[in-house]
Amino acid sequence: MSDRPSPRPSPTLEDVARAAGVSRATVSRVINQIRNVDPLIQAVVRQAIEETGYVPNRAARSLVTRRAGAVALVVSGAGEDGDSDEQLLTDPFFGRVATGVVNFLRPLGIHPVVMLADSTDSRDQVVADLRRGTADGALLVSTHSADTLPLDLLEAQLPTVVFARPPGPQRVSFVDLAHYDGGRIAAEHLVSIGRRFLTAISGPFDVMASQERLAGFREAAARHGQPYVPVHVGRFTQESGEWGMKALLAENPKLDAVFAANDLMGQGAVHVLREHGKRVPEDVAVVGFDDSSAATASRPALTTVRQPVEDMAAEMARLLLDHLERPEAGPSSVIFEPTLVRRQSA
Amino acid sequence: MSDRPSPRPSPTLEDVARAAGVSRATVSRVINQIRNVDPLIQAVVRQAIEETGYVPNRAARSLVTRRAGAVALVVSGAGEDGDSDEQLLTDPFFGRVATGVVNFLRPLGIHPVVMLADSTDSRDQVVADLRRGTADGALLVSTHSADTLPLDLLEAQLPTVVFARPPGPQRVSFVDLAHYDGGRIAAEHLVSIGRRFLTAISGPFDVMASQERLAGFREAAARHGQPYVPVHVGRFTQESGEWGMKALLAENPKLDAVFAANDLMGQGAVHVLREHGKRVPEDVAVVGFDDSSAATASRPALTTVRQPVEDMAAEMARLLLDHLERPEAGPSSVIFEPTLVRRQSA
DNA sequence: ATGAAAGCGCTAACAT
DNA sequence: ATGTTAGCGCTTTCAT
Repeated sequence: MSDRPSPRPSPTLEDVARAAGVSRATVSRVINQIRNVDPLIQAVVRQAIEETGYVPNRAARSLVTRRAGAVALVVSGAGEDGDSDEQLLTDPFFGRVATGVVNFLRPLGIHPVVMLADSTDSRDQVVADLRRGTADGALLVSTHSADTLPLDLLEAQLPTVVFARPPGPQRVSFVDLAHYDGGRIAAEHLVSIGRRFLTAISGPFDVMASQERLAGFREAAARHGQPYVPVHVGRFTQESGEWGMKALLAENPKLDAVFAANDLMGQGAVHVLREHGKRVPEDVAVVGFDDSSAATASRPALTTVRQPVEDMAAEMARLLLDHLERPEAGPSSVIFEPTLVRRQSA
Repeated sequence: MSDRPSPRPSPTLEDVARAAGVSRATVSRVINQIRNVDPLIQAVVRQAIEETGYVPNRAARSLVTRRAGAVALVVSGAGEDGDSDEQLLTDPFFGRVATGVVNFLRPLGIHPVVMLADSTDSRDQVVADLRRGTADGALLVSTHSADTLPLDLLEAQLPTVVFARPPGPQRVSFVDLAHYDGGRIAAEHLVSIGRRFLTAISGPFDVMASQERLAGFREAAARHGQPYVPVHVGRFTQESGEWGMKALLAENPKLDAVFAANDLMGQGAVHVLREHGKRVPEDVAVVGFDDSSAATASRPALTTVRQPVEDMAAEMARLLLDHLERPEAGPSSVIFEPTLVRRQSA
């Protein structure tokens, strides 16, 4: 007897067509901005859309266009060992990537679907999900060089752009930073402010970026008269930065400069230096890497090698969209240049 | 003459059915685990699925089931003023929410679609997107009390669960923290370690949580003999924490304790205190809020009121899924209790 | 327990 | 420039 409050079915193209006195096809045309639409009829149709409160049904459209109109943002963790990956999404790095991706994609009306791929299972899961049309392509954040996901996606014929150059000669699009240059810049800056005993806290060696940053740093140090650079390897965490700094200090009491392969470790290094009564930057200069929030949060604020992560992420999205439009085009890549951001620590 | 390398169409139910010698309906049944399936036929079908490499088409399924099989994770920013919201996704808070949501949803095979809603436009955009079936419901992170999105989604009949209690008497599901208790706990701890001159750096008052944390803090302070608590209002940033601390120090040189409404501001406060030659915690004890990465990154590490964000986020997802299964059930809510995490700063 | 068949709402030929 | 129509791949009555 009463109106049922149950969610009434939302209007379809058919409803709009009827209201406007035209055919479904015409309505579809005005919605999809296709040529050959009489301005008058167009107005009528828009009016009808307004009145009926019509919204296109995404599934129906996807079914026929074979496009999801979505992209996946896949964060790939180290992998096999049952690490709970609580860290991945909390890393300020991910936040910056997400920011860059979202800001680029939003004006286009497409949102990223976030997927985590840490274990073998979840990797398969991700591939299967993409194959069923959850997204048209993947933005893959994968730094670990042993990661098989880039290859998996390639095999599954899924358009993919990777953040960080994949190892090996894979035909995959990617964006990356000139890490080698970044290391060089850090060393040159330290030398330029008069430092003579350079040391470094590297990132793990299974991350290509770590190796390159260190290589660039060493090369520049050598060129400026310091052939041997004491190094400790950390794990990109603040705590490992502390360990590295302690070890470095114990073995090289006279060091006057340290290059940390990321800001988190740089922050840890600063803490240890201060605990040991060293003034930063007077006694020991510290240069970080990334220009993440950790750099400004630290006291003294970290001088660091900036990685334009947001821009890189946006470019990654752009490359993927390009690839979706012209699948025949081969993979492409863009390398960004790091810049030095001077603050207080060096 | 040669095989075309173009992406061959992926197999459909029809293909599997033919390979198995059964009807589409049967295949559909085994895939969807529906009763009445002869074990023998079941085996044959699974075999066929394996052989053909079949993966269900998500759009086709959604079209008929009227379910997207996805949920939106909507991050709502302050709003009108053209703030570029670079901050939202970079906030460690968002990372923790995402972690909680993703970890809960992943075993269920559903991924969150991330949407940013900062301006009026983007809010409408979000509502429109959800209406077209991009997601079945929304997990909304909205702390700003003037945010209209909770209401917008409610009006659009979209199942929603909000992180942080929405203002007013809205019939919306939500998860939240007992912020008042959190403030109380902070004050009681400071009193228990012998502090007599409590001060506070509050969060902005248009965030309900800020008001409650402060109210709880004040109430407990009053009960322990300190009826008046000097307060400065920050903006939840490290920098604003520094300003707040400077002001507090200038006006109350003898203060021996400060409660910061989040860890970022607490970290800023610590920096300022040390610059002013105050030892933390000996001269001034500092208690933060959240238990975010800022708390452990700070030196001394921050004693803080922990908010179990990951658990809260998971619960948010659970509530949403419940609601999707039983739409007739009314809104529900869960309030979490804060706990004190003792570190070095107090 | 299985099959046949009717759509879900939309786009894209093709026809006019 | 607009209308007609044939599906896209799947679930789901309804028969059997």
